[in-house]
This record gives sequence, structure tokens and C-alpha cells, in this order.
Amino acid sequence: MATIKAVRGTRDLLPPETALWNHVEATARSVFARYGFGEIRTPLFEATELFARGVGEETDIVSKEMYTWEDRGRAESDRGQSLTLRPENTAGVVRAYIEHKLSDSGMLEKLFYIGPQFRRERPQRGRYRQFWQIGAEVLGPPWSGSDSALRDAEVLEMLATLLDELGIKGWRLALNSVGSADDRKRYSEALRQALAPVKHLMCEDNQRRAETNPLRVLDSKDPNDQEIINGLPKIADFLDEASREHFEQVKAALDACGVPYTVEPRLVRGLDYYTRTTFEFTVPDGSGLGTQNALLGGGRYDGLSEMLGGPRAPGIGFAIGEDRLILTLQAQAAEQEQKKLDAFIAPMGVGQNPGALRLARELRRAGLTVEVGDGNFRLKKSFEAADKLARKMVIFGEDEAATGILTVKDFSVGEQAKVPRTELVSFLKS
RNA sequence: GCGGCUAUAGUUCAGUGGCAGAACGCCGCUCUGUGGCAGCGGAUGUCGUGGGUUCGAACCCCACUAGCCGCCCCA
Repeated sequence: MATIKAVRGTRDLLPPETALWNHVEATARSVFARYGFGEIRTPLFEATELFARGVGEETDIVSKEMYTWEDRGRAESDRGQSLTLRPENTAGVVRAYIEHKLSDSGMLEKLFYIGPQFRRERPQRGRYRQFWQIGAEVLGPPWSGSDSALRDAEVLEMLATLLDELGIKGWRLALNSVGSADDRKRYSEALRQALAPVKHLMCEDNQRRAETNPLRVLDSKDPNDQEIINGLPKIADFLDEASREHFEQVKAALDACGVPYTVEPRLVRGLDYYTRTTFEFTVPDGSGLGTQNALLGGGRYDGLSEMLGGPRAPGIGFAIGEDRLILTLQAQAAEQEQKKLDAFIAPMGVGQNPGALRLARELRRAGLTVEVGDGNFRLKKSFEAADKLARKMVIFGEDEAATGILTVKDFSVGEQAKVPRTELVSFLKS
């Protein structure tokens, strides 16, 4: 019979790798907590319209990468509603922000999330159809200071701290400003005009973008088109005074914190909702990501809440590709040392199994990590298993059961000791 | 969605038309309270799936599926 396998672009995460995932998530939670973020969990699927309006109809994500289906609910109102597995989480967070009237507190909201997202793309290294993102959003009514450049810098500084604490080496922060919604519109129009007479010289994709979303022409890596792209108007010349000042303040705060960055005038994120600050953290070649060298991306979205029918609520956020973060850590880490158990108990003969399990219970209740062998195992087999799994092995036979003096082998030094049961916990911890 | 490469044991791979292989790992024995070394022995398997060519296919051809790499795009 044909075996059933994980579907294309999805995968199982198994031990010991899951330990690394937990470590990454625990580190992120710890850093977020220090900056005053609370966790939000939004549904894995939402109304398709949310992404169409929030992320943008013309983005690749919405136009060709979503898992969308029609609901077959029993209620008339459910039937036929178009639903979609979330391809990213910012739109969902802002939807929840509006739905629960979080802006009524007048306070800045700082929310983080960790969870799977779904995009129907061709799988590749560091790109899966179910992938995990660790993200955070800072948003609130304008009077909460949510549009302040201080928040942009704080988020970027937090990310630098997180990557440092995780031990990511050689990360690079690329920074840009795409201005206000108006600036963006004017710039977009200027690009369209500048492209009109030359676009026929460009690749097919760029010709299409020149019409639908000229900003994304800047992202193009097509080598033949670079000359034209370099000659296009620069976004910096279209920023209004307020956006220019905002960008200057972001940079000044980063300088003050000693966070290094490079201004990339052509960094225009692909999602429609971005305004002003946009950024991306990348890692050097050879960090395990192939050409997918962006670890995380994000930016400011001052108009998103209104686009979704909510109150004015400027915000800034980011999403870390957790799968890519893990790949980078695995590539950068010298052979990840596998965590060993504190002890392996080797019962000598099946008659000792009950006593051995009881001993294991005591040790586990004392907080030790313990595996129990089996009295059926020959001693040699116990040794081999114990050496793989644990730092020490406790021999539990008739003598030990009778005298309460246990024989303990320490694999790290290869020495053996007799330890009274009352001192066993502290001996094993040492 | 487009292009290239690949698919053989648990793993890494060899095998280019004639008996399905190696290394590592695994299991057993030497060896029933002291392992890691060594010696001996054992099991590895729909050769990705389906079809075709051939006396004969892991090998050649076609299709499909999956994985990897790149493009597009993005985290």
C-alpha cells in the first residue's frame, strides 16, 4: 500500500531539533517581555477579504499564493464565505485590534505572536508552504505615540538584541523609508511616468509591475534592467518634510543605541500596507539559507487599520522567518551538542524493575532528567544505551537494593563511585 | 507559476543492459554485575510510482510524484 507522506512543502519537526525551536521561541519571549510585549493568538484562517484589503490584491501573496476555499457552513450566512489560511499575521492582528476596540484604552499596544503561516509557493530551502513566523506589532491611536520614530528605533534595537542573544553572526540591517501614503502615491505615479517610455526594454515581469505596482520594479534583480532602474527617480526626493524628519529621527536613535544599519533606497517591501520605515535583516552567504538570505522583514503601516475599516492607528511591526532563523543557527553553530539526561538507571534483572522505576520516580520528582533501562538488558547493552543518552549511569541490582549504596558511573571522567541513596540526587546534579 | 539537477538499505552513497553492493548505524554471539576496542555472524531493500523497449532493466525511453537548486516573490 502506498504510504501517506507529509504534503508538499510541509514537514515534521522531530527531536532533537525541536529543542532548538523551543530555545529560539523561549529567547524571543524573554526579549519581548523585557520590552513590554504581550502575546496575541489569532485564528489560522480568516475571511479572504481581510488579506485582499490588508495585504493588497496585486501582491503575489494574495493574487497567487493563498490557500483559499469556500466555507460549507450550515447557516445561510456562513455558506459560500471565502476563507483563507493566513499567509502572514499582521492583518489578523490589526483585525483583532479593531474588533476588540483596543484603541479605546488610548494606550500603545505591543503584541507579539508565534505561529504557522501558509503560502502556496514552490518549496525551496528556507521556504515552506507551512512556515513559522515570530512577529510583533506596536500600534495605537496617534496620541499614544504610536507614530513616533522612537518606536521604530525601539523595535529595530530589540531585533538586534534578539539576534545577538540567539547568537546569529554577521546579520545586516537594511533600512529605508517609503514615506507617507501620499508620498508613496506621488512617487508611484512618478515611477509610472518614468517607466512608460522605457518599460518595453524591460523583462516581462517588470513590464507588468510598471503598470500594476511600479514600486516593486525597484526590487527586481534582473541584471538587464538594472541600468534603467538606477536611472529612476529616488523615493528620498519624494518624502514630505514630516516623513523625512521621521526617518532622520529613526536613524539618530539607532546611532545613539549603536545599532548598525545601511540605508537601502531600493528596499521596498512587497506588501501594500507599508508606509515610512521599511527594513530587512539579512545574513551573509553561507549561513544556510541559499538565496533566501532575508531572516526577517517589516515596517511601518500607518494606514492599515483604516484600510480595514478601523480607527486611525499607526503601527510598526516585523515578522521573523523562524524556519530560516533555525537554518541559520544550525549552519552557524558548530556541531550542536545534544543535551544529555542526568542519569540512566540500569536494573540488574527483571526483578529489579519495580525498584528501579521507583528510584527513577524519586529522581524525576527531584527535578532530574532520567531514563530507565530494563532488567532484561545485558549490562553491556545498558552501558551502551546509557552512554548515548545520559551523563551518568546508576546500577541498580540486588546489592544496591539491599544496602542502599548505589554504584554510579560518570561517563565524563570514566570513573565509578559508591553513593548512598540519600546523597544520590546531589551527586547526580554535580 | 517557470527552468535545471536528483530519487538504490535506517543514513551517506557506489553500481551505465546479465545473481542487489560498500561504509557507517542496527541486532546477535565471543561476554548473565562493568560498556566504548576487537573478532565472528545476521537483517537490511516494492532500486520513488506507473507504463514502454529488450531474451533480460536499478541502468535505455515516456509519463507521473517527490526532494534539492535557481527564477518569480517573500519570512
